[in-house]
Amino acid sequence: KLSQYALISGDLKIELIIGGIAIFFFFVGVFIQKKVRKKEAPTQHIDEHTIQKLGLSKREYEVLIEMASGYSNKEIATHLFVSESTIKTHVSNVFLKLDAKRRTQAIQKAKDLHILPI
Amino acid sequence: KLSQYALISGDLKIELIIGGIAIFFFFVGVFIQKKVRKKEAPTQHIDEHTIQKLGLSKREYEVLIEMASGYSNKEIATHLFVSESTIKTHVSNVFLKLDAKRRTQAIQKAKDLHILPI
DNA sequence: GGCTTTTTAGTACTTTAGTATGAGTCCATT
DNA sequence: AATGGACTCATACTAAAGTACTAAAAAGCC
Repeated sequence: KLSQYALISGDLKIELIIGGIAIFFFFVGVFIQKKVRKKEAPTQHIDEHTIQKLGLSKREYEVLIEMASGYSNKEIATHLFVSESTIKTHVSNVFLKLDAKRRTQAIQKAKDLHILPI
Repeated sequence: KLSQYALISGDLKIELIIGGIAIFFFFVGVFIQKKVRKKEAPTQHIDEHTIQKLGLSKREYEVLIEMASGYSNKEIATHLFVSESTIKTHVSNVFLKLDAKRRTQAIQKAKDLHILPI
């Protein structure tokens, strides 16, 4: 249809048409890519699938979040209404499942796996 | 030139040429936008101003980065070729300047202040 | 009701982390 | 030359963190 339009308005240079189309589709490309990018990384979406693949239980994951927030075992214990012993058990299990030696390392790994909000 | 080429190969449909150009420039747009995005947001820009405002020295900041990477004091010491005592001193100073009680809390606060790469 | 997983909690340690303090060296500024 | 900041290191602690068990409720699932 566009090509026929170019023929009808005979004096209109075909180069201009092609140039216009080139520019138009260039911006279409830019626009689409912007949309795609936003969907790809909406700040951070938590990868529930990875959490399950690691075998992290609900409670263990809660403790992991608290850890990443900078709380001590004692503080986490009071937040979740359990003893510090329980938190230590959970923390150790999280370390096993994330293959971490320290809580800072566990946090770092969890962040890389996109299972932490932030 | 392209339009002349279309005329030379008379039987070649002009629609195909235009379609090809559209597709080509669409992908050019996508490509350019990808490049621009990478330059625009290099994952996170570090707020140098805040680092200075907190009074964090060069070495203290290095230690903070290592901490956030999940390393122990001993590991940081070997990375930076100093003793563990030195690292402990730096860590304590970082805590004072960030008003943190634990390293996990310091990391959390540093992240909120945008002084950590991530 | 049985079975499994999860959650809870404990004891008894070992290991890191963190505090407090003092002190020497180096380097730039005054 | 003197002052001050940054970096270094040490000793001597105290306080968390982390490990290695064991074990008993509680919750979910055929």
